[in-house]
Amino acid sequence: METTETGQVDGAGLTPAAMAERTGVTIDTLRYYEREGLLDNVARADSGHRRYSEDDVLWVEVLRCLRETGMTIEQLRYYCELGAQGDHTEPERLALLTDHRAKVEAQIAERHAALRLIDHKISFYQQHQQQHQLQSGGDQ
Amino acid sequence: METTETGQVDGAGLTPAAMAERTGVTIDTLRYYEREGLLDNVARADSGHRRYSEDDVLWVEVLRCLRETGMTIEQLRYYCELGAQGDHTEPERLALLTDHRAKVEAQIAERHAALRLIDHKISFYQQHQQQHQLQSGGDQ
DNA sequence: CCTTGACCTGGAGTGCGCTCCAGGTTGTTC
DNA sequence: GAACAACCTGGAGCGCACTCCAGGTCAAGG
Repeated sequence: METTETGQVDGAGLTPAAMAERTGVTIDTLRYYEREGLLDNVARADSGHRRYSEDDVLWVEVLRCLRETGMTIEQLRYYCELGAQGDHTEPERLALLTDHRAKVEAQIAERHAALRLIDHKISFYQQHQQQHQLQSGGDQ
Repeated sequence: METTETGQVDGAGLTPAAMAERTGVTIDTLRYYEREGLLDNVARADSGHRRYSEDDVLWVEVLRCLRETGMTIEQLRYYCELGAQGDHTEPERLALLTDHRAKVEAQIAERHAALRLIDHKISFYQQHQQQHQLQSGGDQ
């Protein structure tokens, strides 16, 4: 069997290593997500080794994005369960996302506030530094 | 001795409970920060009970802001140690803050990207919902 | 056939940032 | 002076999200 440099095997999917590289999520974490029900129906080669599809890549990118913005594993699992239950859960999934969206907006606001505070402190230090330079002869 | 509703005792400072309320940081966490060297020289009443000053309030607000934007306890401790070492560490503290500032900017960018992705999924669900309404007779 | 390396599983371990607890002291109130 | 709440200390415990490990399988290369 042939394995290309991109980790694609007979066009059947990405090897775990390739998947990790593509998504920036470690192999261990990918397995962990699968165990936790965040990543279902991952294909397998005859050997039993995982073969990730392009859809898996997209989905893991969604997971990463939601995780990085503070959604917990438990919430993600719930979201996945809803998806598995069929189309009739779409309103609830929409609500979940809308809710999370608000949280991300709040995080952005919080971080803007943090920037203001940090900038305040930074300019304080910068002023001090200038004064030092003046005192020690800034004319050289 | 008299303790006002605001937790101020003879103008000597805030009680732990009042401090917790003011800053939104629990009493346990305040003590934890103190143990970790993030909060030094907290005044004490004769009884041995802590009495937080207004400066403490301001400092804890800085701590909270930096923690919420992902600075670790260890980094904060280092920042505090620099402060304790005197004015000559100001350039390093400035560098630390500048560094953290960049991280916060990156977090904001990351979250804007997350918003785009979330909005994408949200509008997908909204379209589905509309289609459902049309099918089930949206004319009533 | 043997080695090598990527992968498999179930389960244990880790690091962080709190959070809680036991046992004791203080000080106000009735 | 008894009860009660708020506080003290040192240290243990917890929840989360990974991360690592032992012991085994599989497939390619020499």
